[in-house]
Amino acid sequence: MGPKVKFTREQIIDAAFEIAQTEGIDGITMRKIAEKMGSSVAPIYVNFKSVDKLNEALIEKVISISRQLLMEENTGNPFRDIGNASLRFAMEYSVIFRDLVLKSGKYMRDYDEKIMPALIEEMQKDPELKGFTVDDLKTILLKMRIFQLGLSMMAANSFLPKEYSKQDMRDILSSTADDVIMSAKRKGFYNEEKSDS
Amino acid sequence: MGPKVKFTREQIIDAAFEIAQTEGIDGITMRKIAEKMGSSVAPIYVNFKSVDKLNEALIEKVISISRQLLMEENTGNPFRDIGNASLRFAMEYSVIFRDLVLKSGKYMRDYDEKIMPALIEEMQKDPELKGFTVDDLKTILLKMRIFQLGLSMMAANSFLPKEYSKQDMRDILSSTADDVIMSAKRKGFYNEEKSDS
DNA sequence: ACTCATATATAACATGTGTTATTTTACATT
DNA sequence: AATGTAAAATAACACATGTTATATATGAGT
Repeated sequence: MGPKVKFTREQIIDAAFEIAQTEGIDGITMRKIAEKMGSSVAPIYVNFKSVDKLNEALIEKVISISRQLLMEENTGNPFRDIGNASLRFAMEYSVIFRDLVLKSGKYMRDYDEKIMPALIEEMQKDPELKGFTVDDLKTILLKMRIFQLGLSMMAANSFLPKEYSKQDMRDILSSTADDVIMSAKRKGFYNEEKSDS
Repeated sequence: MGPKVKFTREQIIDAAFEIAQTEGIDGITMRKIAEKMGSSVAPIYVNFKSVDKLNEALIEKVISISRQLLMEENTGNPFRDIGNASLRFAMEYSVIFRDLVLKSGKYMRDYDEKIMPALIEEMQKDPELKGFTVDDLKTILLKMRIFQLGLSMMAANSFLPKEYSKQDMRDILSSTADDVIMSAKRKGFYNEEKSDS
């Protein structure tokens, strides 16, 4: 064998992640990664065939972080947890979040489509959402995913009012969830009344 | 004087706009613009001191287009019109919209802060929004701006369900506006009842 | 101690970019 | 028609980047 490995695949991804966090995904270059590690570019090319492959690996890491945040957010109310976890991710890794929405659109789309059915199932177990049809739940979920993305983008781009705190964001997310669910319930009640008469 | 001007400032901006529409704002280069016009880079530097100045001019054009779309959307309900105009812009110029939200965050922030008071004033005239306090209106407007941004980002990145049409987008925007306003009214009524008792 | 596989370093190449210096061209003024 | 001004073309420079070819260093197995 040869000499000891001084720069592992993980270290490289971590260095790339740090750069992406401050300068955006486009800010990543082979030389910057090398500089951050105190190496040359050679170890990077041993671990990754090209900068594109490296970016793929980076996105996998980001996805895994977001999944971990979701695990940590378990308050017993799965529907709300997803929104809060996504929001937390957007706030803590704002630069990467922005780029992720843009660059890896295809990846996120697939990811979304995969977890949608599981989400609907979780929602069906939720006492707060008792009595809704699956179509109702789909509409509610879509509305909340839209709102959550908008809120995250605003947070990531500092579009929100200056004095807006993290708690304010959680509050407005929760409040809008209330609005959507409450309105859906009222519409449901109206429909029941109509079908009863 | 010298020879006739063959490439005007406007033509340059238009060429840059076309490139931005297909390749994003980062896809703009001096040479690409020149190629698209069938010229060299020289005329560009006559009109713009640097690529940054050119980008500023491009953003001005984008803003003016978005303003024009807002003019066209006049249905007599100003609160709804803004959302629909923004949505239409996001759909028709999706690539540029995405980049605009990211790149010119500061510009948009200023723009937003400028029109906010005018928007609140318009909302106060809206019969649908009778009886709300200014704080209520601010919350409603913020919620709708968040939802509108989320919906626009989803549209621009094709995150929405495949079969989703433009009309579906307008509908869900309108429906969520209903939700938010209806909930705010109910909260208001509860408060009035409480203060009456 | 020697050898050799291999991790790392160094340096170069190719390409794309903004920018500028220089040259060429067109046309209004004289 | 001659001339000078300004527009446009050309070409070069400086720099950053991905990638690769070559050189060096290190440590395990003999």
